[in-house]
Amino acid sequence: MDASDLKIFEAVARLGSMKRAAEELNTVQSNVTARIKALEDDLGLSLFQRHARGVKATGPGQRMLPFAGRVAKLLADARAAAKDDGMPNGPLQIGSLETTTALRLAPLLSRFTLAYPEVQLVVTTGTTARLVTDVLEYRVDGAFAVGPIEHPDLERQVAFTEELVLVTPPTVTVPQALAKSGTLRTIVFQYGCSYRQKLEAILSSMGIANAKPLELGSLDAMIACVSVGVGVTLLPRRVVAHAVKENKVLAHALPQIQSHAETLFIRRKDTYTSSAMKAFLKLCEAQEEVG
Amino acid sequence: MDASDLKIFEAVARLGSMKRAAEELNTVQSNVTARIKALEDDLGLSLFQRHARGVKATGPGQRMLPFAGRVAKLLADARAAAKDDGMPNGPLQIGSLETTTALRLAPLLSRFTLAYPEVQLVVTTGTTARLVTDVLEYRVDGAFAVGPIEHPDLERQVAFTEELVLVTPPTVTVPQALAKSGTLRTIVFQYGCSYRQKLEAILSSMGIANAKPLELGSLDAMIACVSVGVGVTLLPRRVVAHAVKENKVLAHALPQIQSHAETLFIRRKDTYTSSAMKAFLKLCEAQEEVG
DNA sequence: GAAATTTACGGTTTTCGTAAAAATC
DNA sequence: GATTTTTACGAAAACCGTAAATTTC
Repeated sequence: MDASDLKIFEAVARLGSMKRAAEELNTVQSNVTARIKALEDDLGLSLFQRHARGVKATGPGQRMLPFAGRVAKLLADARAAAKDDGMPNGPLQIGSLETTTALRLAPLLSRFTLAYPEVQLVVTTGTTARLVTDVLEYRVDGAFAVGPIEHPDLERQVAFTEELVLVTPPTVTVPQALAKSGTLRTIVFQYGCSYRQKLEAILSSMGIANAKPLELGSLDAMIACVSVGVGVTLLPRRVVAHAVKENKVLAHALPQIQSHAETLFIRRKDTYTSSAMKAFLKLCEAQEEVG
Repeated sequence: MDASDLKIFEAVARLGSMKRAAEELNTVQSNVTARIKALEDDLGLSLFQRHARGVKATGPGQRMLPFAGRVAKLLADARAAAKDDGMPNGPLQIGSLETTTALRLAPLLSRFTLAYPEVQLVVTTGTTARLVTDVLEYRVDGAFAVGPIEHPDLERQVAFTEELVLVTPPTVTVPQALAKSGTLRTIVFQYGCSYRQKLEAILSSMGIANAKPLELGSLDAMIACVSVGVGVTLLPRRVVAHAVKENKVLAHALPQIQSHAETLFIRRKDTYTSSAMKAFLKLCEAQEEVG
């Protein structure tokens, strides 16, 4: 059994199909079949149940699956450690929330890329739920997400603190007026977004429970929708500051307990901390003191 | 870079020689050279400095070395996890002290092997210092060793508690007489044995500091040497009980603080716990209550 | 010159990709 | 009959072992 075997195995298990795994791995299916078969022969047990629509991991396959990502990450870490002479360099994969990226990351990234040009920084965005699994399953080295996040394998540090405000159309001058509105919608990112749950809790505490969510994929679209009266949303004050100034929307302050949101930077505890990551963490700390 | 590359790399780094690594790996040196060279080309840096007497790991090589064992262990764990259906089976590597093996392990092992015939149990003996590194570097799944052992990566549990006694020739009826003896020797296992340090501390507290150590490799030899008057040693009471009964040696009780020794079972925190290991731990707990 | 590493090279094994066959719904 | 996996097979690449060359003390 080798690391490349596990890589193929992981793709097949994740995609549930040898054909699609072959596409993702840039090879042909006969190859995938052969490698899986060889792996099964080596282990002396079957890893997949074959049906007409694809394959499904058996018990042994499911038990082996968590190791695939770890082996791949460990090999990548070995390479990184060898190349890491103390000067930050090499790849660094960071995940972030859309709002955090828009609001806080730009100055951090510009300073980082300027200071450490040898680091190939890649930032991907997603919801908190998605980012947490990305970190846990070694797809990114670390991520910004909104707490509370509790997991025994994760290390947390507060990166930024935000004041969340209730964002309404300019016609809604007092938030209490929302209770009377007939067709109120909550405008949120897709499922897994942590602001969505907060917003629902806040509205519920205001006696509003009938709001239907509208899922949008970009901040600008969300603000635009609020502006024309489609519904309300919950966002950091600084994100909507510009739209408020132009009278497109209104921002309503919330009680401290509801408005306080901490953006955490999370990492797996058991991974190698490269010089690039160390430098990034240091810059984050400095940033927190400023912002 | 692949797991097999790291395996070869690890052997070369550890042995400091491609020739000897080739012997250990059951291959020829040209092969080792080629694989190392390919690995260096792949990484784009040199892993070894070549001299006439062998090779030495460069900075990058030293940084990569710790990953080699981890990758190998993780692959072995992946295989074990796949084969582990809840019934204990497969290989289980346990390290143990010579004294613990003689004194406590026999009943534990006989019960374990009887209950779980599918487990291929391998017990190796060594000093505490050696066993700790064996566990840390993934050469054994767990080990019995004498505390105190503090390490952030290790999980400890008390397996047995022993009463240590000062073992002297039958002619020495009171331990205080030792101080007058001219050529006293301490009879100990090789360097790294935890009893050795205890014995030196005890003698020192008795005002004896000039004792020279004699290193022996077996318990029987140690007891025989004490019996004929070569020196003194420190061992669990139960180990020497038989020799005491035959008047070959005398066992002198020590103050509780000096005599109390805990045998710990240590494991790495970050490793997969197989069903076989779970069963072994359970039996250890049961054993502790008995003994 | 002795001990070790490196290079050269033929044979073997493994892996890859095309193409055809078999299985399942 | 359409989708997916499996098998067959020739080409390419990687790997292994023998033997000779090179380096370094």
